[in-house]
Amino acid sequence: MQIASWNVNSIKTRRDQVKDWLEEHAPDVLLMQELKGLEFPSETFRGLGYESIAVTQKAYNGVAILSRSPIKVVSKSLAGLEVDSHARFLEVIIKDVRIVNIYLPNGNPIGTEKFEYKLDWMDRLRGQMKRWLASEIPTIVGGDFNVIPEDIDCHKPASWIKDALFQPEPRERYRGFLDMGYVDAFRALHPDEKGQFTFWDYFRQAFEHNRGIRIDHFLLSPKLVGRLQSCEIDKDPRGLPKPSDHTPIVLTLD
DNA sequence: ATGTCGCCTCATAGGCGA
Repeated sequence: MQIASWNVNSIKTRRDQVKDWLEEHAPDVLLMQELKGLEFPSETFRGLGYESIAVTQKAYNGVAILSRSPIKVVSKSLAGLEVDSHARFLEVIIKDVRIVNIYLPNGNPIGTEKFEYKLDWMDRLRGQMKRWLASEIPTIVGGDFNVIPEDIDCHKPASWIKDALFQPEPRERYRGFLDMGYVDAFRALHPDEKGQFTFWDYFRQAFEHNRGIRIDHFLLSPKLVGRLQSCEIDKDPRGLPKPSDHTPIVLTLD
């Protein structure tokens, strides 16, 4: 079973790139983030053999899951808030695996309510992750975490020191997920590899110089770790004309 | 501070979010 995740930074703008990528790689499941609009081209993906579920809002955020196998929707919002107006969460079950697609808040700039919202969102996610561990169903939490877990996950720590993605509080919370028993699939298989990133800024030719960060992740519940075969970053789409600022990460399970 | 995208609107320029 192959599951990919890609922050597409507008599905309207990136639709053809996603279509081309699906035709070339044919994953069983694709998680997408930052759809950035109400419209979702489900017919395009149906034509490629994928059914889809999208959680959208105007202009911002938005997540979707494509799958070749039937999708059972469990929840379209993260528990813990009466009204969470952000489209950032989608929990489904596909082939007896719980698959959770997240677009975790960016949190910039630090010292604002946006940063507090990010920390609160992570605390709410932690609560859900704890509950999922107690269930029979194995769980994958994937997507854009907007967290640089360790120094090795960025080109130069000094240039991220004031960024919300690199602050101690979100990083501690991310480590908390691992302490709970979840496994960072990419890092588990590539423990010491430097320069492995999933995002590069549009400006200053960051991609050309490989000045990036690793913020798109797959976390596996303990039940799934034995099935982990590979987890790779596909840099190619980031090199295309008019790319997303993120590139896909691809997980393969037995 | 800046760079560059993509969205939106009291819209063809500027603000917001990333």
